[in-house]
Amino acid sequence: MEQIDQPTSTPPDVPPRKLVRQLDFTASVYGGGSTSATVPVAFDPSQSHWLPLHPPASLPMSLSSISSISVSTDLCRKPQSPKSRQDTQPVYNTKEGTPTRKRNCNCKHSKCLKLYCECFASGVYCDGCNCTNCCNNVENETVRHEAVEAILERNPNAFRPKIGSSPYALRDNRDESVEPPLVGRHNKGCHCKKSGCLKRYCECFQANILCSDNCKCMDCKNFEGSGERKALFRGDHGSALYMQQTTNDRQNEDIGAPLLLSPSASKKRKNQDRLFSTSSKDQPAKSLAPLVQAKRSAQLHSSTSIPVASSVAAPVASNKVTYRSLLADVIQPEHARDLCKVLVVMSEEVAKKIAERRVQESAEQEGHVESFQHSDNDSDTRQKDSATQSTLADECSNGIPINQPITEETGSECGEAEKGGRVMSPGTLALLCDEQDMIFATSQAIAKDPRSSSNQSTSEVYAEQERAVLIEFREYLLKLVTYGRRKEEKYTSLSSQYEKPCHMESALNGIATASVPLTVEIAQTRKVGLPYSKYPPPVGSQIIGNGDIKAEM
DNA sequence: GAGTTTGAAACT
DNA sequence: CAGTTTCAAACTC
Repeated sequence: MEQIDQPTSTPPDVPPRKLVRQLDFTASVYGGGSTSATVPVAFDPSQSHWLPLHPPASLPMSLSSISSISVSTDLCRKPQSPKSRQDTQPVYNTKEGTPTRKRNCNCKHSKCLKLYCECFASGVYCDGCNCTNCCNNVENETVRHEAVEAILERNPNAFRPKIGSSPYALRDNRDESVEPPLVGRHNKGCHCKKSGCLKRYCECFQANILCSDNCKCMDCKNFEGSGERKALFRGDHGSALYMQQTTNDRQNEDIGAPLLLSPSASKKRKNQDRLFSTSSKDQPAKSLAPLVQAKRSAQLHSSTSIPVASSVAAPVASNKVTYRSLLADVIQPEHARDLCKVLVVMSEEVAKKIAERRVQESAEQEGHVESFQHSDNDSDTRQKDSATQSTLADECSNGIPINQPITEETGSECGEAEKGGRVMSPGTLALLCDEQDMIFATSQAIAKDPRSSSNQSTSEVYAEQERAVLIEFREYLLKLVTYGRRKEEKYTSLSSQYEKPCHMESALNGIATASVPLTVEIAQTRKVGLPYSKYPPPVGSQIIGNGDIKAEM
């Protein structure tokens, strides 16, 4: 059989213009399917042997090298007999994710010199194949080179990996239980019509990746949340694919959006797919592509935490998979900062107002205050409590006794959240205990003020601050809801036949309404000169109410 | 293992 | 660029 010690027959007369042709066999055509390794290699003419390429990005190399390149490092570095090579090359799983031998082509008419041939396409010589009239070998290097040249002429990217590079996409597919699949993206996208992209006819499916918006497939079921796809891998619990899927399930459930469907919802989806499929038969595939994408987007757009979106940084395919939340572009880190500033300033103002009011009241009742302080035996104790509370508040970096009943005695702090009249959720506690801001310094200052040192006053200050902060935060959430709703409507208009993409409204509204009753008067904090304009467009609806606020957020 | 189906590649 | 043909893998029986 052909020995691939080196590309001995590389023609020296490579046209100069091709010298910078870049080629990258770092991933095989079928996701590493037909080769044993994905280590990128290049033939080094100076050393007359194959060298691994680091990083995997394409390196300029001559066409002659290209025509002889192989991704199979074992194969390239030293000659091997077909048998020995097969024995040492557990590669791509053909069906169940278990390692198998390299697939040998069975080409009959292409002479293994066209991309039909997997060996040729993935840059390896045929070795132990069942092909007939094979020219994909050292003996026919000249012919092979010409074929490569012709193909590159037609499509300079013909030999580039079809699956966008990523740490996982480039991996050796030998052990699927170790690294999660679903990472990567088909650079060209598939064009499947009948397979639902759930058979190995589909290159995306074969490469164990989800179809992306690059694809122009019809009736695609190879998307995250697809019931059919889930069913396909159900039962294969050892499959990393399955595990990844279930992980994504949980992630989606966490957001409260029904993106990954329950069995009933799956049926619904199925029907939609059928509907979609039906319509697709009536229309050219191309016209459906946006709808497919919208549908996919609708299914996927809240799965931003999934590495698919973030980790795919293909040097070849710079177009990343962008399964993003509808709010992905809306909420920026600076927005969170701005919101915090607004809340802090607002809270401060509330505290100041109350303090001023107290000063005024105190001035009016000076005599009463004095006699009150003398007559009240508990005043010292209460002041101690107040001081203690301040200290504790400092220690736990928050000082807001949100759980504290407004008119009851103090005594609750971070560590005693449940002792108060209301119990804060762990999330709220964490949130509060993680925050350090000046709201509380202000309120503590007020609390330490002799004229407002009574527990009741302190509680009132806190309560007022809490109320104002929650109202404002709720308002912000509602803005987000509205903004997301608009975006959602935009998507829905694109794919009017499909289910609402995000259900963000319910998700966020759930948060908002669970936290604060709908009837809350908007705090008068808009005047704060902070970059409020960065927030999403204002909510159309007015919120009026009694200001009853729960602590749980 | 033969026949069919499928979709990418090649061609027009 | 769209439609058609060729091709070989995937799949079915």
